[in-house]
Amino acid sequence: MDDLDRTLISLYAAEPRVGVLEASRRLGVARGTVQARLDRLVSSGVVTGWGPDLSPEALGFPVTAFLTLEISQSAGHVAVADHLATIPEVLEAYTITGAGDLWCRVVSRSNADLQRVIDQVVSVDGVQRASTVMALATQVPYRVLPLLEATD
Amino acid sequence: MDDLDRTLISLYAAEPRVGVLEASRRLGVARGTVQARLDRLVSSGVVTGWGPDLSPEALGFPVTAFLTLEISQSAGHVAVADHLATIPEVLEAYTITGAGDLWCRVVSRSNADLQRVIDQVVSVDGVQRASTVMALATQVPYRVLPLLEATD
DNA sequence: CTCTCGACTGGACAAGTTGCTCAACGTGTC
DNA sequence: GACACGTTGAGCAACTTGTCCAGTCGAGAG
Repeated sequence: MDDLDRTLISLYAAEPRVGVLEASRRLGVARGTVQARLDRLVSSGVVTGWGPDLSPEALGFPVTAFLTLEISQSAGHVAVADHLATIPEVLEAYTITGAGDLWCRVVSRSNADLQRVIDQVVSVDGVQRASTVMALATQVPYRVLPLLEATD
Repeated sequence: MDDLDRTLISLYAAEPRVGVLEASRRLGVARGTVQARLDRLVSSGVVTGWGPDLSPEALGFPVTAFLTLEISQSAGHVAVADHLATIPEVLEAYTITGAGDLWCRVVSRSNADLQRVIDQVVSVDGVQRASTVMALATQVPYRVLPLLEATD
């Protein structure tokens, strides 16, 4: 990761659909260099994809909630997570330290619909209890770019 | 959102760098149709961007933690969030219901480095207390695609 | 029933871009 | 000095993009 890599990523973050040739013009380097850097960023795992970013809100799921689950000792975390993965409204899940055992982000169509989603999560084998916290407003939307500046 | 939109998004999610012409061939529709659908998906807000997805891990920030903050009544949530936004390691933040007032996701270079990040967060004016939960392992990586199937 | 509208098709065109290859040039390492 | 490595700038055929247009089709309005 040098300055060129950082500038390149920033450029693509700002204008994702620029081509390699256009990027090389903007950065003042040869086209082959941009191509090589891009390839390297992808194969080194820094850039994991170029997929379209979807808005759950625009898809009709405006409610976000965070669930902290307690898992019964007999059930494996992985087995529970595999079941959670089959629920579309579960957007991500992590095992965690502290009071709970598993943390997950869910979305729903409405406050009322959230009940249905929570019921689905709680009905997963091994889930003993769920404590729910609702997200009210987004203060800092998900971002990674500032980390670039902190990279050396 | 009809079947064509869903298929189109799935295609781009699977192979983000396919061109419009190639996409139209795969879906068996005219090029103009793909172009029009894509434009509509973007302007309707379903697709919010095409940016490169960066891995905090690969950038040197392998540790993820979730902080629940209590904010003093005199401080506005928004003012606190504005300060949080200046800390690169704060990847997202929401106001929430329940015991805490603000929830945020942070990353750090190591367990030891997490202390530095937490100190930075707690030193923000108005933050009274932070309770920290560390993410141990990713069970379900962030995803939105399954929601597509649940869309009608 | 007929008209109109919007969405889709398939074709065309010039201009631009991609993937690929090549020889040549610095720079830092052994 | 010799070597590897990343970079440069150039060239080429094949392909894609943006932008037109005329024609088709189905749904809803009158």
